[in-house]
Amino acid sequence: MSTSTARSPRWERRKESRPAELLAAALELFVERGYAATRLEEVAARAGVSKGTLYLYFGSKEDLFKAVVRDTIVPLIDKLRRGAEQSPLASAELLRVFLADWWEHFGASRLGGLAKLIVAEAGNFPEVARFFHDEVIAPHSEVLVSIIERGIERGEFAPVDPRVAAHLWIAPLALKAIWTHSMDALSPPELRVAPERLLRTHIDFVLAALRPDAAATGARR
Amino acid sequence: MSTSTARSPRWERRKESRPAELLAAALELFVERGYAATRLEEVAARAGVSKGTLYLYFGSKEDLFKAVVRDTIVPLIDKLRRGAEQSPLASAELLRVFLADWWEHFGASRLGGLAKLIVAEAGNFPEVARFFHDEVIAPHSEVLVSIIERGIERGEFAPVDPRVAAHLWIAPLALKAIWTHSMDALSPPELRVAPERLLRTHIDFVLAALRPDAAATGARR
Amino acid sequence: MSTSTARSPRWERRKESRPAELLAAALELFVERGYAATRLEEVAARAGVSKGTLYLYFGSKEDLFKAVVRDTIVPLIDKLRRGAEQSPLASAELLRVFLADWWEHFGASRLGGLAKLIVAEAGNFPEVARFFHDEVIAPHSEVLVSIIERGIERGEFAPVDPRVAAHLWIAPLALKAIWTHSMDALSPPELRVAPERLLRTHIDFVLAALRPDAAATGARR
Amino acid sequence: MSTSTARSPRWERRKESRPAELLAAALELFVERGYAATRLEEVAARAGVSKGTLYLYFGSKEDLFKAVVRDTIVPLIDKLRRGAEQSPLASAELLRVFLADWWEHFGASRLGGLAKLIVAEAGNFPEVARFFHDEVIAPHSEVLVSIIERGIERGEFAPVDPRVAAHLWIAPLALKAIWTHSMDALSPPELRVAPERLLRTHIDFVLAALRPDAAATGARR
DNA sequence: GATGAATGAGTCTTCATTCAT
DNA sequence: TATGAATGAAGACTCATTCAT
Repeated sequence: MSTSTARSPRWERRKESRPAELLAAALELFVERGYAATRLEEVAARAGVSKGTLYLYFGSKEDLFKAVVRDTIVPLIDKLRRGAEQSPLASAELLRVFLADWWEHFGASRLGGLAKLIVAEAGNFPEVARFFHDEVIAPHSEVLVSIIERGIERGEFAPVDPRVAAHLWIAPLALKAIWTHSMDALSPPELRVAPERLLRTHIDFVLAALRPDAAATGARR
Repeated sequence: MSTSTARSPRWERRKESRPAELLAAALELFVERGYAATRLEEVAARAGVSKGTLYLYFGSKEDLFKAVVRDTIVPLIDKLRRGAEQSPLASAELLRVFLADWWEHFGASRLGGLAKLIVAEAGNFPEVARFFHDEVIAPHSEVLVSIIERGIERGEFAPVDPRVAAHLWIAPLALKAIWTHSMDALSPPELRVAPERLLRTHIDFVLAALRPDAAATGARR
Repeated sequence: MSTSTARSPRWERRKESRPAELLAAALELFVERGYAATRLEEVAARAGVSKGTLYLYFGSKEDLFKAVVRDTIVPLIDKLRRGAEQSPLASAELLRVFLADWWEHFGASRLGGLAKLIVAEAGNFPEVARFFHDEVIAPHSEVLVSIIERGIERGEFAPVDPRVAAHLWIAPLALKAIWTHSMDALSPPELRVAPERLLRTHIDFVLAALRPDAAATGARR
Repeated sequence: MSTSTARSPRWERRKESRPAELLAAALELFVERGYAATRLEEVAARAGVSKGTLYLYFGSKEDLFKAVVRDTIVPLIDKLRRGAEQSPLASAELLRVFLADWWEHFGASRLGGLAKLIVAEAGNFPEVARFFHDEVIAPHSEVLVSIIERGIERGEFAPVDPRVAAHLWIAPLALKAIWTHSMDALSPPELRVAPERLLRTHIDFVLAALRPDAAATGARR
């Protein structure tokens, strides 16, 4: 009843961090359970607030979902833009760096979980899937394609179809990233292929396949 | 009292075909929307029956889901068992056939949709995911590993780590299969990489990477 | 396909007995589980026919319920009418016989279960309850009241209020009958009061209470 | 935009009183209609809340049912424990008080309805019936038996079988209590036996039957 | 007549969303 | 702002009833 100004703070957290905490909790749960099976009450609880508070920051479950996607993707887009543009490196080295970076920033990050989530919900949320496609997949693909094209133009790479090759080069990493958030939990850890090893071997194969003297004739355009 | 003696019957008795029709409808919807977002009434409607009829054949939504998984997987398992065992072919040819077969029977079939579904629901249905893992993924992986091992032993392939290579060789096809049932709907058809082309190029790369004289030194074991 | 007249009978039971078998099965289940919790499919199964057949004989679940009540009650009504009318016996003896008969024909029969059923469903089926009241309870009460009145008139019984006494004299037997079909299943048999003993003791008490010289002053009218 | 600033609130926050209101509504309806025929929406409506609110306080229909039973019984158990222990009264007086109290606190209270309900649902909810048996019936029976035993030991009562007598002494009141909640609604009020009169007469009869000089020889043990 | 496959109205239950406090 | 009690639309599931065979 006292209106004393010296009462101890009832809420510890700073309100500015609320949305971020909610988004983090929501990302975890959406990835773990899928969109429909995630209950907002649980998101709120994991973020340490009440159900009603969530609605102060996000208008609906769908809003929250989209915010999670945007929030997770956007910084990665920025990272992408800055990386690997005009580089003095040899194309082979550029490609090696691209794949290693991709794994570090995307595969090994929470983006793998997000990818699984979006793949699963693409039918129910086409706009979200399109956003992901336009903002993440397409730009990545373009960078990769342009590296391959540059290498071919300079005679550093064998003449392959860049778009096909781009899919082939990224697929093992992308699948591994998705897998980590679903099926991998079912294999005992000692049987799983270690990502670093997969990455290293994959890069070697890719560069071997692209060597200008490689005889992979069917891949020539 | 009757206004017509030739009215069409309100329904037909088709005990034999009902389960298959329901399973087909359910597979479509589960793949399209995911487990939670699929309404049983809609499954029934798509199969041309009423809600109650579905319950004559499947005890619950979860039962239906598991039946769909089992029903889709089992014939493929049989197909798998029969394929690619003791073959007189050269290992390179064997591998080429394996990948082409895999795409034909698995990637291009409804299994792609099922894989997406299971990847998405692994967290909610660990038993189903395990079933898929044990009955589909593991056997496939073993066959592929054994082909690679055979090739290495005979000196037909370069000495790579077979389990790592197996992941690398199957990933582009698996991801394409999953993709077909989610993100692909978002790209205009003319921009999508045609599966046949992807397959052909991929096989060429794989065989190039495995050539005993290939210089992919990092992949040696 | 052959229309031979010598084929073995597909249905063993005679159709005339079907309704009785259905009623018997229904009585058992209604008593055991109550009206709502009894499924018609189970009634049919217990009677050895299919669900559809039940509807050849009874138009609805409610119809079946009412038929069960009527069918169980009616023969007892007839028995009642014939019993204990003009008898040369002493009133005490008449009362003793009435109570013993009541227990034998009503309490110890399936009527106890029916009573429990009707008591339970009186709110949902007032017509059924009224039927039971008018055809069973009221006539019994009247007979009992008339015996008591006769005894009082002849100076064989102390002057009690016959309607109150009738309730008191029948209640222990009626409750025991109801109890047998519900709570009794929960006590170990050796702890239950044996009905015969209860009956004997009760009759003794009743007759003692009615002895003209009894000093139960409060019961005088 | 607002057409009025004084519209009444759509609902109130009454966390404290909700459960009790819901239990009261549920007791009424369960007694009136039985377990299965009671719809939760109607319980909620009678308590002045919506269907969903009920689930904030009770996890399921069965939970609600058990809570109703527990809630109705528990205070009566406490009342029972306090009553009729070591009393300086003569045994006849003790018994008179016990029966009068029983009627006042149990027969005339909502316990009559509960007893009907439990008798009806004993087959479907054996645990509930056992709870009722152990917590209500058995303790009452014991108190009554012990009063009768005390009376016999002191020579105040004729030597009867206490367990049989206990059933006989309580049955008319118990049946009247059950009846009040089912069949009684069918008799015109002027024909029903008034409970007070029944009680008074019954007590007189009981005490007469127990008088040491009573000649109810058959009841001797 | 007999069967049991098919139907769909009726209920329980969940959970996103609102709003009094 | 923050809370969490209250709401009610939506969906799984049951079972009395119908009707093609």
